[in-house]
Parts: sequence; C-alpha cells; structure tokens
Amino acid sequence: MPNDIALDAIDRTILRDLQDDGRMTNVELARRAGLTAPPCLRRVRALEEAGVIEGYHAKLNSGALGYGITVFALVSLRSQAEDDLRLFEQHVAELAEVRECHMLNGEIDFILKIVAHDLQGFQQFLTSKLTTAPNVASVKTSLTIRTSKDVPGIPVDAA
Amino acid sequence: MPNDIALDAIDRTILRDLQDDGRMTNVELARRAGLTAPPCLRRVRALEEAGVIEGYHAKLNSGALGYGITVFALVSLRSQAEDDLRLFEQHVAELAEVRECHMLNGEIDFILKIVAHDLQGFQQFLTSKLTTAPNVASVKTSLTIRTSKDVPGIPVDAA
DNA sequence: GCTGAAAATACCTAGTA
DNA sequence: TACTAGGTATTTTCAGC
Repeated sequence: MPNDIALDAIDRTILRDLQDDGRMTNVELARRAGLTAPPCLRRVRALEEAGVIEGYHAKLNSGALGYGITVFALVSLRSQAEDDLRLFEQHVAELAEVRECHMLNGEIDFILKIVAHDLQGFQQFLTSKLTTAPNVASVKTSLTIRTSKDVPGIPVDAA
Repeated sequence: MPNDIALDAIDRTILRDLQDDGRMTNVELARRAGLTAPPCLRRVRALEEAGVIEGYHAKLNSGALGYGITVFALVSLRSQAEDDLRLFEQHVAELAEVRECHMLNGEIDFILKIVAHDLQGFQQFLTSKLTTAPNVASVKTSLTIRTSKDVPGIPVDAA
C-alpha cells in the first residue's frame, strides 16, 4: 500500500540498519544516520506508521526448535476463479505448518513454504490437510536439503 | 548446529514473544515469562550465544522500497557433484537480487526467491546473471501475483 | 536538555546433586 | 561444596517528551 511514501537517503540508512539489526538502539541508529536521537526516533515512528516498517522479529534457528524439515509445495488448483483462489488462501492461512503462500502465474497456482518436525509429520500434514483441501488438483513437493542463503528482507540501496 | 540445546517452557515463551515482536523490552519479556528482568536477560543472551536466536530484523514493505517484483526460480544444474553445487551456491550468494537459495531433492536442484524493481530489471538479471551462470541447465521462473501469507519464523509451541 | 524507564552489571539467595 | 538459576540492588544508558 505505501507506494507514495518519499524516502530520502537518511530514511534508507535507517531502514537498512533496522533490517540488519532490529534491536539497534535509537542513539546508535541516529549516529549512523548522522542525526541526533529525537529526529531519528520521529523518522522511525513515521516509517512504522506509514507501513514501510511492518514489524520486528527475532530470527530463530528452526533446527533448535525441532523443526528439521522445510518443504516447498507447488500447488495447482482445478479452478482459478478468484473466489476459489481466495478459498484456498483462507484454507492455508489456518495451517500453522504453512509459513508462506504465494500465488504465481503460469501452470503452478501457488507455492507454499512448509515446515515440519520430521518427515512423518510432514507426510501426515500433506495427506490430511493439503492434498485433501477443496479444489486442489495436484501438489508437487520438494524437500529442502540445505539452505545456503536466506537473507532477511530486500536490498536497501544507499541512494 | 544447536540441536542439543535444552529449551524449557520459559525459553519457548521468550522465543515466541521475540519472534512476534523483536523489539519487546526485556522487562515486558520478563513479565510475560514470569521472571524478573535480569534472569530473563540472561536467558536471552544465552539463546543468542547458542545460536537459537540468529538475529533481529525489521520487516520492510517491499513495495515501499521500490521492489514490486518477487519471483521464484526453479533451477536445474547439469552436474550435481558436490563441488558444482557449492559453486552455484557461491555464485548466487553474491547476487543481491537473490534473497533465498534452497537446495531441493528431485529433478529441481535449487529454488531461489528473487526480488526486482520491475519486470525489465528482472529479465535483465535473469539473462545476464542467472541463466548464464556456469553449470545451469534450465531455469523456470514464476512471477508472484500476490502473497497471501508470509509468517516470520516457525511455530513455537508453548510446551 | 530533562525525566522516567529500561538495560546491564555485580552481588546475593535458594535449591540440587 | 560446587553448580545452577532466580532475585535484589545499583549504575549507566536510552526512550520519549
């Protein structure tokens, strides 16, 4: 939504630093941005208010929490009518195992990122909650062997 | 790596809260966990030290920063020898447009999440930096129409 | 700049092997 | 007793006005 927000170089510096370290203190943030603390804090609040900053989150180690399995599922539906697409999105919205759901163009309608404790848990999820969902024509799944890159967010250019 | 860390219910509460709000103050974190501030802070530091908490990041609105395009690329290589897999991973590690790189089982070797400012920028990236990379046999790309779910992290059960 | 709150350190206490 | 984990007190730093 916030496509009309004008971001100057200072804003971009702030955003880059907060994307990199979401717990950076405001004074450090201000120092890097070349500001004193109060105007820096005002900018951060404005960026939050405008929805440019959507939230702050700790990145947790999946394996340490017992989620050893990450799977990508390529889903095709029988009907691509908007109502049916929405229904599928609502269905996966309620599944905690599904962390991401992106609608795609082309033959594949959706790509899902799914986490599970182990293969058994994933298979059970797949057969009981995904392939049996209404309107699902086909599901192709691929296990993640390893993740070599997972950079949070997007590039924030200095300019 | 940290697969042998024992996490009790208090740790899980802390992790869930920090995953949900990475800038929560330590006193609030402690209050929710049923602790006073100092032992809570010690737990957080220990979790960071052990690598259970990998970092803190602000989640930014892609569109507001001019990244209107998200693409998933399914990449197959000619050789799946470990050295060749590593070389490909090293190649994409240097590409800022590539935010995620997961090695998969099956016919597809890698799935990449790629961001770009617009379609032109993406096409240029694709032809100049991805399909021409050494050892790449095929690249199938799918544009993201919309993202209906993008939950940070993983489910953290109370138990 | 100023004020109240939080972070961070040092130190103390209780339970357990 | 040594070890582990939480609590108390104090100082320093930061958030917010």
